[in-house]
Amino acid sequence: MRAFLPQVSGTASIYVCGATVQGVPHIGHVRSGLNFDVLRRWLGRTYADVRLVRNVTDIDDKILAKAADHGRPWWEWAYQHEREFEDAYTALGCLPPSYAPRATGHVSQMVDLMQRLVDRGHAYAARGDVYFSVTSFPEYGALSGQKLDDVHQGETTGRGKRDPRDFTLWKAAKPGEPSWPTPWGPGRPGWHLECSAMATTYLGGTFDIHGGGIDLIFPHHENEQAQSRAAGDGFSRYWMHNAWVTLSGEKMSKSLGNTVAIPELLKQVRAAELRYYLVGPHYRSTIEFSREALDDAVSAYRRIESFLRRVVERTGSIGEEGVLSEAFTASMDDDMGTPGAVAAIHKRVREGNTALEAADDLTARAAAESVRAMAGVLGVDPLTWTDNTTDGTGSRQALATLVEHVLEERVKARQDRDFAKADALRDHLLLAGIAVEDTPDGPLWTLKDD
RNA sequence: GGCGGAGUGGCCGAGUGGCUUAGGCAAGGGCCUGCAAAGCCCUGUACACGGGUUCGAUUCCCGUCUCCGCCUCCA
Repeated sequence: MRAFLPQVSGTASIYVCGATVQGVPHIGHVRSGLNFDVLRRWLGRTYADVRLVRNVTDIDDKILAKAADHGRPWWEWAYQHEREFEDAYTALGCLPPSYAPRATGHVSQMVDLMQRLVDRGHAYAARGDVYFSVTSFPEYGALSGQKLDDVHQGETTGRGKRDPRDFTLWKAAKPGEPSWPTPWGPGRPGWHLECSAMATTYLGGTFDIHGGGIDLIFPHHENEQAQSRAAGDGFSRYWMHNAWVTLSGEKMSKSLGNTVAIPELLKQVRAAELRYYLVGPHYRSTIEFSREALDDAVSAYRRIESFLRRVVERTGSIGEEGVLSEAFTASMDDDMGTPGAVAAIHKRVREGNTALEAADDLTARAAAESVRAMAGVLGVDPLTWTDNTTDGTGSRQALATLVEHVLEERVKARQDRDFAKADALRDHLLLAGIAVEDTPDGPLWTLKDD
């Protein structure tokens, strides 16, 4: 860990390994997207120009295999899942990346990169495949701490590999598979090559931060770095790797079949609540997914939400440009310490609630503005997410009219001290999933599960 | 075999050589409320185990145990 000093002052450039679009997005995928979305938001408060590139790997063995299994064209399969990933990221409040390049759109840049490597003696073609020669690059292994001699050698004996540890830049065309022409024959990109080509295309030969899941350190990131540096680029100056979401102690992954898909989960909790759950723990800590922990996060999020709603109800709408507390800033600047940042938000919530209790509206409003600003950095400002009571059109509006009518009746009943009737009305609303709270400023209602 | 991470109070989850046992959830007591909810105040139980360094260690060092990840596709 070391201080972040961007290459070009006032800017920050980030490349994140995105998804291989072969299936439905699960919590783990989305965690990575959220981590780097928070990073981008946070850096955006300091640097005027923050560029985030998150790629799409839209060609690989699994995509071809799965598409074939389903009798669908590979490009259609990839595109469908790309959309699903996009939808998941968007639903969870990820700002759109500056660029979301697809591997298949950058073959010419990959060919250029390979050509440079071949010219410099770091890569060679063999029967249509192109390999990177790891022994030609002394730095190889530096990023992951692997020693070349201790690395398990893959079973890919490689038809033309000079050294079994050499990795594939380009795969020769096989019958029935898509291919692109190159000076070494037709074929398709290897995984590592894509990322190097796309990162440097959009961010330049040297850029600031490269991110991805911790599993990518070796071999993926090691290989990316080796390719790019061997070709003469500076490549990434900092690396950030996020940890897992696990289920029953095991890494969540498609191959283990223990995934929790985002579309399913969003039927159970609101997107903002899921985001709060995933963004609260430190990005380098494993999250052991559990319903109980998620429910706790929902409660915690609602504490923030209800504070803000109370302030709005009492004093009118509040801005989102409040002051960030020192504790918040210090935590975020320390390796993106979101846990401390969340604690700082809750501290302000408590202060704000206390002020509200004392009818100190000015202090309460200032606290609320701070809370909005800080929560906004994490992308969990409840007031930027669709409000679940007041706004809306159509059925929502109709519901509001009905509920408010009942509440008026209940207010009358309470004034007449007819509490039996008042309670009956409240119970009736609760039955319909509408919770009512009495406050000094009148009743508030919420849809329990939205 | 090589590389890396983790074991904290009922639960989730931070962190630090002592002065602040983060924060949330849950529990108990109180205030408030017609009641409830929300909110506020107070309370308790921690740092896997065994050594060592130190005036003092949960935090540093050594060892042990357990769990997880990477080295093959993977966020």
